[in-house]
Amino acid sequence: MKSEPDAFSIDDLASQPDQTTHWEGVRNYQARNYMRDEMKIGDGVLFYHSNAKPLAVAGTARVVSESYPDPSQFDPDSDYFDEKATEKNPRWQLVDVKLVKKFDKPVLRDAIKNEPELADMLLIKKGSRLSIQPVTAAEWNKIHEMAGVDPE
DNA sequence: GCCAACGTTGGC
DNA sequence: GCCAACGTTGGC
Repeated sequence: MKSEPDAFSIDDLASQPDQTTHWEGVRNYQARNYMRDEMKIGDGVLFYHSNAKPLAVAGTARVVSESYPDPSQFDPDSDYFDEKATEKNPRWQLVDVKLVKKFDKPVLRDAIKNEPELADMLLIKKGSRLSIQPVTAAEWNKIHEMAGVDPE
């Protein structure tokens, strides 16, 4: 899951109550579908800092809820308000995410690009802007190895 | 700041 | 249903 640290960083996640947040504001159907259809409680999450210095996987988190409607779509004062969404017919779903570990040494995008085993990782594919992307078990393990952290 | 890639909108 | 125009993302 990508986040711009100016908007919401891994440190922000760490400072949330119970180190848990609602992953609000996703307004892309494909990304929504991953949360709605693919993410299950207990799934691991790589927390990636986009539009940042450095660009890096900053740590890991875990999915701790089923998907449910993103409340911000109903809030006229929210940047994420969607006038076409109704309580009966919500458009946008989210999951709750809880911090697992902030990496002592973030895994830099540059390092990922230089790692042959991660050549197929969606994150570094050209034009891959999706804010929520699937990660394979091999990629998950490799990122942990590069971070010097045992995968859970 | 630039711009390529991608997604969405809306007229037809 | 097509597609041009526009807006956004996000690395560089």
